[in-house]
Amino acid sequence: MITSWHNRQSCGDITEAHVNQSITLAGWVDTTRDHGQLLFIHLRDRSGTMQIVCDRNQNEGIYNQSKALRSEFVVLITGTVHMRSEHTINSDMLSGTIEVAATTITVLSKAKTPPFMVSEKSSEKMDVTVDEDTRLQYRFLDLRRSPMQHYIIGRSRMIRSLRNTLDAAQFIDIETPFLTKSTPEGARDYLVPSRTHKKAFFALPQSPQLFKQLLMMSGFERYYQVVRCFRDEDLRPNRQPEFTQLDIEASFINEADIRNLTHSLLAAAFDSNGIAIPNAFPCMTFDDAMNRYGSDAPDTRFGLTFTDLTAHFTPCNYGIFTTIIESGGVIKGFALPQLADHISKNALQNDLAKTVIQACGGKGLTWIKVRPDNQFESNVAQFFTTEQLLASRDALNAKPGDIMLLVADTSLDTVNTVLGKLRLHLANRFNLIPKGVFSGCWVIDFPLFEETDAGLASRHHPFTQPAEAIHEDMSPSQLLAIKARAYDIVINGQEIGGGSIRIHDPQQQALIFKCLRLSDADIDQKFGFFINALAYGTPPHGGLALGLDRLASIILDAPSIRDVIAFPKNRVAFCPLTKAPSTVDQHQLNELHITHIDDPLL
RNA sequence: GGAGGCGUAGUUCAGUUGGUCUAGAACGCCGGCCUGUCACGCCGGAAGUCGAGGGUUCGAGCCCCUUCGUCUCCGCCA
Repeated sequence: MITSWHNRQSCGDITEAHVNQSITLAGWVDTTRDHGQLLFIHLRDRSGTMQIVCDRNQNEGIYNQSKALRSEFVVLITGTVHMRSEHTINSDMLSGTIEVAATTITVLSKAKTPPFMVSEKSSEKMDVTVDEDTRLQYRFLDLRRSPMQHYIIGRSRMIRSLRNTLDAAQFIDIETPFLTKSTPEGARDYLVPSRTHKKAFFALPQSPQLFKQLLMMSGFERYYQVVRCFRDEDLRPNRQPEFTQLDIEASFINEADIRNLTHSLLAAAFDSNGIAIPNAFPCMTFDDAMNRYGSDAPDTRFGLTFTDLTAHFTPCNYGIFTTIIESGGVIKGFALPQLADHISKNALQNDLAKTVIQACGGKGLTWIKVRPDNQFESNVAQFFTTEQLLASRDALNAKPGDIMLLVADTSLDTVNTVLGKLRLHLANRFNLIPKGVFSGCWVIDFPLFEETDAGLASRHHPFTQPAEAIHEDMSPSQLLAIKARAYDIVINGQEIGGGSIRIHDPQQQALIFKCLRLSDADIDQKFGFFINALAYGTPPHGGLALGLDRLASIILDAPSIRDVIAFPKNRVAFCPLTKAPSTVDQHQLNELHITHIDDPLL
């Protein structure tokens, strides 16, 4: 048996320049087409596909051998490269002008019939998508498909470009522990029981936050790591329980330095897959993002930004507005351009104003169609004066054919978030989001704290430096008004990274913990090692982490972040391939001093 | 944790008011024929615990209950 593949060439490298040469190819049988006396094979490897011809008149033995080939067999083929005759050229194939007349075929591996077709002709041309759980169960076959190879290889290229950029800027790649200490803030930890320390647990890191700050204290000045992070929370289409971050920290820097570095990284990442991005992304304050887009991750690929109309309706004859204004509420809205003739009164009244707005978290929606000649059409137009309608129209910059959509509520936050969800809903529904566009922005001036059921909490994390002075005796509402030296980078409405300038002064750090109502005992138990380290000479420092799964899915235009992860978990954080997580042997539990509680009520 | 959708052949799906359903189609698979295909074509064939369990009924793929799996949205995600 001939198994000499050391001189093999790749399908994608064979061109018309190889005509009349004898070559050796190795790969998977993509398809075969048997014409009786003539059989075609599409041979696929990582680089592409090549048509192999087995002609009974030329080589009867090869033809007979080829009849036994089946999809996904692994074969070694030698043959001679030929030009195809003019009428047999396949313009859909990169190698469509040439083909290889086989002289030997060696089957290196047979294959069972796959549960779904690996060949490209399956999914793309037949418009059939296989259930994702089946794809994940047979991920090794799914990854053989050319779109998936494109995603995984593109991700590799992207990460290499990021590493090259950081290496060139003297950043040092340092690994940090996966088995580490559970920190109570933030997401739920994945826990790992310790065998050697009874009743004690490691936690998998939600991010290497404290370690990268410790590395700054150690004097490495510039650190990076492509690192897996773990959060035990419910999944979303763009969320995985384990995900990859480009984690960065540097000393003696400020926000502008971080933004410049990040931008050069993003430029390199997009460029690695052939996309040019603008020279810089604009900054938007958190307040602006909420007031104009209703989200802290504004999708800036399209307009529909909000304007406050409260003043225009003070006073008015519309009871709902009057009540809301009198209790200190606001009325805001935006103009939906040129859809007045495409959305019926019925759709506005029953679908948008009832169903959709409720799904967005709102109580109601006021719609006013703008007609030519200063005419307005609405179920509530009669409550407003012409002056009010004209002023609203001008404030929203609405044109004839537009629909003005207004939301009123006693809470500004509610109005903003409801409008924000409505904005995204309408943009998706009416295809208002341009394709192939990458629009990014920095969101800055975040609040340092936020209010939760359990009281005040850090919005970013408790190591974030306040942008202004904090005093111990400040009230919660005063503290909520304090801004943080934190920043997020948002692309196409997805938060793909964020970071902050950190606290390097132990006193300030202690003050933050105090504001968060952490007891000294709590602080010592949870962060004692870190507080201790802060006191030994900490340089001013800050950093950022980029979500590489999201970034790759944006750059590669993948339908889901799961498509740019080789072996992702499904929606319920289960791996259909390995069947993880799974139960373990009793003796393993015994070693770990773990007992199951069967009764869920216990 | 809450709400909703889906579960029928290897895959993607159809299956009407509960009664020719002895459950179909397409692709795939198996066999046969075919010398220029590339979604090859033609002929034939195999392939199903209708997710599971229970109930209603003379009769259940279809209705009801339970349960499992999965997807979507919300909560959650410093």
